[in-house]
Amino acid sequence: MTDSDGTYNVAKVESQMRKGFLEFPVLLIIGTKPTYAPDILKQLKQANLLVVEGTLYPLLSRMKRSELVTYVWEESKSGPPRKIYSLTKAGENALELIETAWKKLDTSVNKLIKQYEK
Amino acid sequence: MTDSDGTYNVAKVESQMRKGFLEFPVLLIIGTKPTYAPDILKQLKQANLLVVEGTLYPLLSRMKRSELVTYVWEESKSGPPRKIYSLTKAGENALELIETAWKKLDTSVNKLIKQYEK
DNA sequence: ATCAAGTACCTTGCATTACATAGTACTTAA
DNA sequence: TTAAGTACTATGTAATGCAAGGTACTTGAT
Repeated sequence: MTDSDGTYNVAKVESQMRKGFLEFPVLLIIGTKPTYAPDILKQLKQANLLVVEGTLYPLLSRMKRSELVTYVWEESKSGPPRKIYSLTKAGENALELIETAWKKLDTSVNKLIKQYEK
Repeated sequence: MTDSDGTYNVAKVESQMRKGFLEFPVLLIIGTKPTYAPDILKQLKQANLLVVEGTLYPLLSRMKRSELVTYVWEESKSGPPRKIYSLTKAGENALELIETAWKKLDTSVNKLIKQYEK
């Protein structure tokens, strides 16, 4: 969702909204409370968004690379250390934009549904 | 959204919902009233879903191939003939499934948004 | 000590999708 | 007959979701 220079491209947000949509709920989850991959998977599952490791880890890497999120290592008592992800300032801004795009999309689609049901 | 044998794969619906999302509004538009590509583009634009020819035509071809839609040729008074698309029975069934998946997704995402905003 | 099981993170290759771009073909009007 | 408008099609690229397989750390049972 970012250009090669790292800037956030607003025009791409709506395009992506119709394609890779997953970034949005992941940003929401991380934004609500910093956490690590397996917990994000759990929360997505609770939200009926079934995602697998092979999808989430590359997504987190991409978001780290484009500086929407960052992480700190945290020791665990039941296994290897964890990467605790949190939103950057840029991530918060991006989330605002995506949320706006989502609401617009939501309204538009629900309008089309009503038309269809008539 | 269909398997190689042409059957509709329910499991894939939710996956696609997070990826190629566009099929849904296009099915809604065609389902509301049979029409042709340039008009579909107009309706999508009115619904704030900016799509270009290069996206829509291949999508229509895919949906024709998987028998969600069909078309009849219709003469035009202002140019070449038009392919008027309409839903098949399978298309109507698929649309029901997709609509259900959409409503579920809609609810889930809006719940995540509320969590984030707290 | 050693080994199995659980946990956490990462990588590769594939199918699918959206898009930009360019092209073909029909119709009408200058 | 030529140009402009309309409608449909084809090709190549980047991005995404996913299956599958792999590495590495920790704990607990043998």
